[in-house]
Amino acid sequence: LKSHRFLGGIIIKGKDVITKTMSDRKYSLAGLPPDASEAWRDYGDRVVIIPSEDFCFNENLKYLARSENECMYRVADNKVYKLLLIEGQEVLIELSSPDDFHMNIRFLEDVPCTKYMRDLTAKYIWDWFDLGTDLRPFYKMAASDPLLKSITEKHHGLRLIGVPNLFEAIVWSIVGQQVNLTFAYRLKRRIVEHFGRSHKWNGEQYWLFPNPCDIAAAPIAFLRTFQLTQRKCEYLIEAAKRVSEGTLSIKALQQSRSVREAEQLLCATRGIGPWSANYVLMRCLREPEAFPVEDVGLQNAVKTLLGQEKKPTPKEIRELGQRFGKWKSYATFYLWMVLYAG
DNA sequence: TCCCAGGCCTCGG
DNA sequence: CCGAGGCATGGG
Repeated sequence: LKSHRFLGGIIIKGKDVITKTMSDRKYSLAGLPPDASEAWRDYGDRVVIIPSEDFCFNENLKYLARSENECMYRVADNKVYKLLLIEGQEVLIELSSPDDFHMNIRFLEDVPCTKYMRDLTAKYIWDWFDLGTDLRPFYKMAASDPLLKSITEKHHGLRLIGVPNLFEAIVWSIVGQQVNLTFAYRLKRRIVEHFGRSHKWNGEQYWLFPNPCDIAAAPIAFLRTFQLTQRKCEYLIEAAKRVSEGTLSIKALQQSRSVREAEQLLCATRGIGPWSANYVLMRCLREPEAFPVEDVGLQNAVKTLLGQEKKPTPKEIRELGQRFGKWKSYATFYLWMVLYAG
C-alpha cells in the first residue's frame, strides 16, 4: 500500500498569504493508519472499525441521509449500504453501529475470502469517514469561534465524509453547478444508472460510479437527454477524457507543490472553476485548506447563523476563512449541516 | 411569473 | 487583473 501526502509550501491567493502545513496530517487518502490492528478487528464475516476519538456514527448518518435521491449508497434503518469496487471485485457492505461509536462492516452476499480484501474494505471506510484526522485542534479552535461554536457542539463527532473516487467528485462538482441540489441529484442518478455497473441485492439496486472512458465516448446529444445543458455535456466529456487519459489524477494533484497549484491543475479543465476545484480538493483530496468560497450553501449557512438579510459576499466569506486556518474544509462541512439539520 | 440554485466562461475596460 | 453579463435548466 502506497502512502501519499501533499507537499508543504507557501501559496499566494489574491491578497492572502496562506502557510501550508499539510505534512502534519497523520494519514492520507491511500495511507493505512499507523497500526491497522488497532483501527479495526477482522472477524472473518465482518470487520469492526475502532475510530480514534471524536466520532459519532449518528451525526455522520445525518449527513449521509441528506438526500433521498443519493444513488451511490443507501441509508435505511440507521444503516448504510454501499457497493464498493475493491481490487476489481464488487463488495457489497452494510455499515452499522451498536454504540454510536464503533462501526460494524457486514459483508452482504460474498464475504471476501482473504484478510487482505477485508483490510482494504476497512481502509476504504476508514478513509471515507476521515477517521485518521485528529479533530481536537479543530474543536479547540471552533469553541472560541462564534460562527462554529454551536454547530460543532451540536454535531460533535461528524467527520468530513469524502468522495474517494476523483471522477465521481469532478462529475458531481460539474453537475451541481448553479442548479438546486434536488435536480443535481437527479442528474447524477441518470448518469450513474445509465453508465454505471450495478448489483441487485434484496430488492434494491446498488451502483458503482461509471468509468470516465464511457462518458468520454458518449455523444453530447445523448447526454443532453438527461437534461444536462449543452455546456455541462461538453464539460463532462472533457473532464472524463482527462481523467481517463490520466492528465487529471489523484496522484498528479497530490504531487502538486501547493494547494494553489493543485487548484490550477483542476481549473485547467474547461468547466472546472474555483468552486469545483476547491470542492474536489475538499471532498476527494482531503485538502484541509480547500475552501469553496463561491458555494451558495456555505453562504446561506453563514447568512442563517448570523441572522443576516443578505448572503455574505465572497470577500466576506474569504475573510471568515482566514480565522479557520487549516480547518477551512472542516468548517465548511460543519456549516453545511445548518442547511440539512436546521 | 419570478427568483433562486452547493458556477463558469467570455469579453470589454 | 476585474466586473458585468450571458448561459441554461428545474424547483418552489
